[in-house]
Amino acid sequence: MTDDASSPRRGRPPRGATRLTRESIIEATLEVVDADGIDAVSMRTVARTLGVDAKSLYNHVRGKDDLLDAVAEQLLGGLVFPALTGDLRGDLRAIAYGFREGALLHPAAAPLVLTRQLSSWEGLAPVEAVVGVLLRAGCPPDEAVHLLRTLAAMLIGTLLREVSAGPTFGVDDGIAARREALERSGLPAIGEVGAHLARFDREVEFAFTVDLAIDAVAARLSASR
Amino acid sequence: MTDDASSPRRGRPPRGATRLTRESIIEATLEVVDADGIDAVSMRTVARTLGVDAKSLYNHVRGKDDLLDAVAEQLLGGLVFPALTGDLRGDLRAIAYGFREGALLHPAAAPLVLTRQLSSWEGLAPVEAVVGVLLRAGCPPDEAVHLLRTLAAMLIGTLLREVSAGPTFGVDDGIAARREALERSGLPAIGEVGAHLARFDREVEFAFTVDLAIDAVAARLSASR
DNA sequence: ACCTGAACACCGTTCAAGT
DNA sequence: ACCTGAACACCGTTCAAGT
Repeated sequence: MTDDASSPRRGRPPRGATRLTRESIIEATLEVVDADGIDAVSMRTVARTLGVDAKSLYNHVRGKDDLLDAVAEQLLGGLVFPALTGDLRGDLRAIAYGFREGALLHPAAAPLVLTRQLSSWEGLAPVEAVVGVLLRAGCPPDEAVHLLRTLAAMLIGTLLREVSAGPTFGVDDGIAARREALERSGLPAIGEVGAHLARFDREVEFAFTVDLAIDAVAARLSASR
Repeated sequence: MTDDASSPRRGRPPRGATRLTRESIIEATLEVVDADGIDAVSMRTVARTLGVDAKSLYNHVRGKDDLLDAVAEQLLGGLVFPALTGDLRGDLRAIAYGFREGALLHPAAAPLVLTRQLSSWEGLAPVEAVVGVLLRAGCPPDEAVHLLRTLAAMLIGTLLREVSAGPTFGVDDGIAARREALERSGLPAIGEVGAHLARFDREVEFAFTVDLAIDAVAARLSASR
């Protein structure tokens, strides 16, 4: 009941793929993440989807940590930012939405992009885009860096919640129940807003946060001018 | 060369502590996190610091995930928010700094508080505080919830970076080297701000982000009134 | 009620072979 | 140059005992 003698399990990968490669390993890791989440990633599961022994991966990757960094870098590198128009608000909005779109391409993998600190070149592209827009709008360099960091924190915080928000997305029944629980909490302010706290629309929340952030940046720039 | 016969390793915990308890387990977990980081937490390491077998923990905790949730909840429960004065800006600032202070009490454990979504009662206290301030300032309920979520995202994003920022804190040599690398990156905007991008002062960055956020909230409230 | 021995199905990683 | 067998020191968790 074990492998048939004609099974192609020895010596060569059974997947039609050409050869074991850093790229193919990253791709396989992304497959595992998409299918079963980040926690399901192990050297063994990744190797299994490639039809290879786990130890073979070490010929192309320094270890599991390096592999996860590589996945994050690849996703970051895939981000596309639209051409800038010179309009501060429009350009910042385009960058934010471009970042979100890229991060949500593989929602389960998003925490990798959002929380790993990569010392690589890839991470600089979004930074360059944002700082470029701010400088062109007349922002002094030190304030541009502060604004960049605040914008990044907002974007990361918002997207992290978006990809890991578990409940609040169930059936309408869940919303009603959640609302009731909140209103029964005994906390007065929460009771007053329970109806709104029980719902969560990803697009609406993202739009609100981006609008607020851009308003804040614009206000700062016109103040410092 | 194994345990001496008089070793108190059998039957009773060698630590002076009274008894194995959910609280003592949480405390021991926090010890492990503080000493060696979140990744060092395992049922075995936690049990070891208590002088107990790992399997004993299952009498008080549903599993590792439940244990980490419990740690996050305990830290959340320990947050102290100053009495509210009725001044929107002052009160929001006090809540933000109270949250930060609590989160940084155990910096290595902060990601637990910031990223785990707890369905527990503990998480509602900060929510109640923020929403209460907003409502008292005349904010309509739906906008109060949106503002709450945006503020939370900013706070979480900022604190997450603060606790996981690895480099940029080394010797001054590191700053100079980093600055040169950034200016050599070939990206024009980054080149212009490299000197500022190479430095990172936690207090200054936090203050900047909180100020910006509060300005933005105040602007929204006066607009919607 | 609480603790442990034995056991299971996993991990990441190294190193000396093999081709 | 690249892959694997054997091996090591780990994991989380269950369950049937023991007190």
